[in-house]
Amino acid sequence: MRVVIARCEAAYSGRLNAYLPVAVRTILVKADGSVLLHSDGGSYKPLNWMSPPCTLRELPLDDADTSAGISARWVVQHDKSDDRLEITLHEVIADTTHELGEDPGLIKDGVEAHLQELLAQHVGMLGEGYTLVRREYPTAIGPVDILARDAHGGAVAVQIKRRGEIDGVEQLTRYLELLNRDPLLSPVEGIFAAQEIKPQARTLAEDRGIRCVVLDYEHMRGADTGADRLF
Amino acid sequence: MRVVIARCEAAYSGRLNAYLPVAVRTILVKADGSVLLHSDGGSYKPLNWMSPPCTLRELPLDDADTSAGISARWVVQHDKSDDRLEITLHEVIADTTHELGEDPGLIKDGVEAHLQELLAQHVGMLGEGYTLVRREYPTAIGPVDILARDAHGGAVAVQIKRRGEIDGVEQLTRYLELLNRDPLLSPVEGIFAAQEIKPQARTLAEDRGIRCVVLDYEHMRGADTGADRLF
DNA sequence: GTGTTAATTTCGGCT
DNA sequence: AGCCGAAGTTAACAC
Repeated sequence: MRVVIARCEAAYSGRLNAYLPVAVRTILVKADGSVLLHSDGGSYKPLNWMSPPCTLRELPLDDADTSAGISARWVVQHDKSDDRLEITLHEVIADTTHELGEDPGLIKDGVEAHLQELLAQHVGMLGEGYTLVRREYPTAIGPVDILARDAHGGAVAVQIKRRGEIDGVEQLTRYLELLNRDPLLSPVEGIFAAQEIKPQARTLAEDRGIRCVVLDYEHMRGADTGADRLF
Repeated sequence: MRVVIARCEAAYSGRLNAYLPVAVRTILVKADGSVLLHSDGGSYKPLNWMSPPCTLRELPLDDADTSAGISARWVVQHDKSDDRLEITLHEVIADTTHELGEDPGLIKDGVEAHLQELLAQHVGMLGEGYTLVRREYPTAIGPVDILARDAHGGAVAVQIKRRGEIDGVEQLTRYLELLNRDPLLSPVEGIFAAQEIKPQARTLAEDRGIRCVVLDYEHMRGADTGADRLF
């Protein structure tokens, strides 16, 4: 990882055109050639960047450049597209390189996959006598998170979200439309289950006869066997 | 901006729990207190981070820490939630700080707003005799990108996307359903316009009687007056 | 490889 | 301040 602090400007062209006026910024050049330009604020997103696979090339400076006080010109070209990032370094304040090595990567707990796993284990939370048919039940347009049967044997399709928004309701609606064409399943009840359900999503769901269930992750986790916890 | 190269581990708890085993990483501490842990690969997204507003606190080390060779413990606590990032520094390889100052920020060109502006100017590209009613035509569930009239005075609702995918078709479908309830407008033709339309989106759109139009940004830009170019 | 969905999404615009 | 939609989204996973 090369870390450069420099007064610089940058121009990106590719999926759009974007320009970054002169200012002092932190530039990270990763081992894979990718480049990140960070300001001293904002969030984790860089002001501008080039994703791998890409190649950094340093351009030769002409007389006009040197008399303008430009210390370097970089062109970072994406290897598989026309995306290109041009960085003009006006003043290099620091320039250091360190060997970082491979990273073991992040271990996560509490994402949608876990919600699905836990709800599949405790499908009774959706209603008395509910039983699991299967997770990731396949349809022509993709898998439904959970297919279950209610106490009377009626089919139930469950869409799980961490945060329930309108597109999740649309997604479930498409699945229900398809599943209801299957005479072996129809009629299929729809359940929209999430840790948090936005009012607009709830309104749309209930308007379409879809039941909304708010999931309590900590409670569900407490109810499980504790055998398959990550850490 | 403080840049630390260190062998470290980290644990995040908040919207989920995540753990990062010991490795050498680049740590950026921004002026607003936010923290980014970057590995020497991947993309612009850090392995782990804390977004502003947040506060970095350095914990005192006990005897066990020092004998384990730990050189520092950081706790980055979000100011408005329970989100917390704990970083254990095992070995600090470099630690430098530079003043960056305010950043003028990025200037963009070629996003959806520009497509909408250009298409509104050249609504005839959609069909012979088409005229603009207005951009951002309001409905109960949000504004339609463009409302126009065809040569015979029939209403036309246009949804614009940079990349046309299935959710854009869903969005337009919702608008059409609403607009068609208005006797002054009904029947309303739907047009899905994008620089690129994914096959699945095209299939869904055409199945619903929505016409697909592929936009050529450079061509549209060439056809405009050239007066309102950004750079 | 293509397509679909999730994300500690972030970011901007508007109400 | 909250809600909604876009993003150079990126990343993981299934087919």
